Amino acid sequence: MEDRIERIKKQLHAASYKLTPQREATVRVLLENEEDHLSAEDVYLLVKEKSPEIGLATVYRTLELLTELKIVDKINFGDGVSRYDLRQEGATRFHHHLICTECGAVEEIQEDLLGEVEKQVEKAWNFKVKDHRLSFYGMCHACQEKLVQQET
Amino acid sequence: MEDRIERIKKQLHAASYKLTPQREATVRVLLENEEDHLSAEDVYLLVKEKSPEIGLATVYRTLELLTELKIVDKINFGDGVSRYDLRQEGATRFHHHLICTECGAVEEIQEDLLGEVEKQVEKAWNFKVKDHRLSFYGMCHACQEKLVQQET
DNA sequence: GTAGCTGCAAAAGTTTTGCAGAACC
DNA sequence: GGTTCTGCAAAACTTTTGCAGCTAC
Repeated sequence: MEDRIERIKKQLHAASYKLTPQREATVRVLLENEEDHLSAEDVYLLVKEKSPEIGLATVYRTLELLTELKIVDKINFGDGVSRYDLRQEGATRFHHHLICTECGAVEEIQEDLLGEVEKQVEKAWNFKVKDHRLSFYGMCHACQEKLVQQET
Repeated sequence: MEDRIERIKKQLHAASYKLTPQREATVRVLLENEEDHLSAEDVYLLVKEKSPEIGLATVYRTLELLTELKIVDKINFGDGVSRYDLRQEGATRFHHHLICTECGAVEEIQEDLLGEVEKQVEKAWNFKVKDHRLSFYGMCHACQEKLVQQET
């Protein structure tokens, strides 16, 4: 935890930004909720619990900054709000999501599934791939089970 | 063109909706601009050229309806607006995008690149895949060329 | 006549911006 | 002192909703 903060601090400094208390509080919330996909509002409310004086605009500005530095990824599940996700340490590629259209659960996949596909795209379309986003929509294991039970 | 309208009309009827003049005008704009990724506002302005009396809310309602019937896909490139894309005739899966981060160009890939990957996901995560979204970010051929020229 | 659809205007919700003041070298 | 950053409030945008009226069988 502390070492990850330290590393993020260095990344900010390298780009001539400071890790202010507000920014640190925001980053801590992201680290503590790494499993979730928080919206700006979510982050704001969580940061407020520990730093009640923070403003929503600051959270937005911080998240924008972190996105720019590729410390977080800004993602969109189509529900009208942007969500923010910490990148895995050292990850150069975006991770993937399994989104259950029944219950709304979102599972993350860190494995890189697209190595081969990327090569194919680079070759066939002459496109230099730098990043990718992949989401699968369907039914998670739990909802499949539920369905089977209903049918009996 | 006319036959595609006709088919969409049938799809609407099958779900007990009508192809009203406003809806038809909206669908025509989508067909005429199939290459682009129009936002609701874009569609509205284009529809207005031929049907000036149409309201923005109607366009939104029509696009929502078409999305629900899977005639169009609602997509998001992270620029704050939703965009709408006609599905290929008979396509059951979402197509893919190559997004150039230099010039903003968006190219479509209709090929299904993910057959194998999907099987892998279904097996390893016990997740029944129904649809997927894949976008690659990077540099298009034209921008790569431009870069090479600058360097010389 | 009733059910579905539309246009307008207002509302809702998210995100950005302007600005004066605070913090930090 | 100058630069960066913050909090507040207002503004800007996109999208949704309420409602009265229209359309089409």
